[in-house]
Amino acid sequence: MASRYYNPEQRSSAASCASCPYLSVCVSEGVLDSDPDELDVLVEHVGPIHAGQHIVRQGDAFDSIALVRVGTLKSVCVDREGREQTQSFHMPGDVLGLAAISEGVHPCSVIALDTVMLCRFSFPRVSEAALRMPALQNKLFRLMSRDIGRTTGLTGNRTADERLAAFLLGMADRFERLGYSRDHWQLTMSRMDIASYLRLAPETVSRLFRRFQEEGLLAVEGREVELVERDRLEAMASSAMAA
Amino acid sequence: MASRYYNPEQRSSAASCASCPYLSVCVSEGVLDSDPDELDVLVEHVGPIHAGQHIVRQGDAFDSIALVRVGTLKSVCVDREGREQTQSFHMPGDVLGLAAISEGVHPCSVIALDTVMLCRFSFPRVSEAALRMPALQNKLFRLMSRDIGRTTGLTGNRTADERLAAFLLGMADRFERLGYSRDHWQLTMSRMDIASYLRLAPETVSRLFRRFQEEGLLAVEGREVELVERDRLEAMASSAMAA
DNA sequence: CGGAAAGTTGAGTGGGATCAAGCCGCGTGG
DNA sequence: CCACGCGGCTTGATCCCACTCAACTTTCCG
Repeated sequence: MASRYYNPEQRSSAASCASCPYLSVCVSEGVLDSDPDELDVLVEHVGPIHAGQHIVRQGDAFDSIALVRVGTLKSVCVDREGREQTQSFHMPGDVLGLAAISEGVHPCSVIALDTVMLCRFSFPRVSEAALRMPALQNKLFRLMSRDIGRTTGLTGNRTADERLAAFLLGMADRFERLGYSRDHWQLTMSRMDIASYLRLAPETVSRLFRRFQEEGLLAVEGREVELVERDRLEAMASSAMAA
Repeated sequence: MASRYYNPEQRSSAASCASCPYLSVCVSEGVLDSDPDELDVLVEHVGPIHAGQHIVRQGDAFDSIALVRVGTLKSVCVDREGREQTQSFHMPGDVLGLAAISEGVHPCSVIALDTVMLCRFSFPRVSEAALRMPALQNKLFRLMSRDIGRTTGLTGNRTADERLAAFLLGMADRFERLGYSRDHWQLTMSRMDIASYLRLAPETVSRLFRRFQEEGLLAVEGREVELVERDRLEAMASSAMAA
């Protein structure tokens, strides 16, 4: 189809030679102004973790947060009846585990969707460091605040069309922000994951992809997606939200 | 019906003679150990605010968070098409505005449902104080973390029955935690608010209340609700969530 | 090559939305 | 005082979107 789009296979080979992990979060915020070495002792590099492996399991005791360096993940909760429910998808730059702080227990399992590299930070140490580094405290506040309201995929969208359109546009934004092609990329999650996230039946998601393609909105082939008529998708998705 | 249940009318008269507002948040956490006077300069008492009045409007610049002392409120977002969507309900002890930190702009309007008293805290000052008061920082982290995942009323519940049952049980828990009767209280929000929150049509909510009553689960009369068969409601609501 | 999981497609159904009408409580003004 | 209007709430009739069930194809991995 096109040239440089997000592709898990290609990308994961480049993962190993990446630069220092917490830079992307902290440098831009000026955190390192205060003491560059201070964060070094906090960070623990984790990975590579392969598709399907758990980072945390629902109910695990909370002790650390983690920054996604490369790869994508999903958060999954199971309710009492054992039904699985995808809560969110995570991409490089996202921070995992913030929802676990209040209870001290992880409310969701987090599972890698492709090959993943993380930086883990002991939370007690990070919060202690934040007392001395106002910019870090501020960063944490903003990260947590951002996650409020982001949790589910149907903030205001009601119909299946609206939800899928909003989901695709959210993915597009995230890829663009990461420096990849905005309108042409590869999904890392299965149709079932998407369905679970959007609270639709897998069959419905499948039908929607076909119909969007028939209507000229998308070009889809397996997990490869190209947004053809972005504006019409935006018109469908009423609310701003995303993945 | 019964004796001491949450009743907006009675309660609001007692509001004026209440004790110092931030104590409920801070004392129990040991924050005041460090310096009791420090928080005094931060807090600004607001209210009484009457039903229907706005605390903040969607799009307002963010500068402060607020602790609900008395009364109940709702957060409402409007999407591009102008459809209103109730995001959450707030009760005494809840903290408002945390979702606005990341963008610096309030994503929702907050509207009083009955007579409300607040304590407002300048956020720049609070976060600055948090640098010197570890317990306060911790409290803020936990408050924000708690709001992640709490945002919408259908975390895992799918059918209308499940959602309403979960909503009612959530309300029950909150009333109980505030020291009111757990199973007998007065709703402060309209049927339309509930419908919007649960993403159901108002007609559906109305029918559900009637059916729950017919089945002996509830006793409803206007906004007065009594949970008759709590266990059966719990069996209906699969996921833990609430209001 | 074979088995399993993921994905697609079709047919039928039902839950909740929509449309429409009427009721009730309340404030307003004549 | 009653008439009126309005908004919240209820109830009924109908419709349609998305779920379910079922069969089949494709892909993935051994």
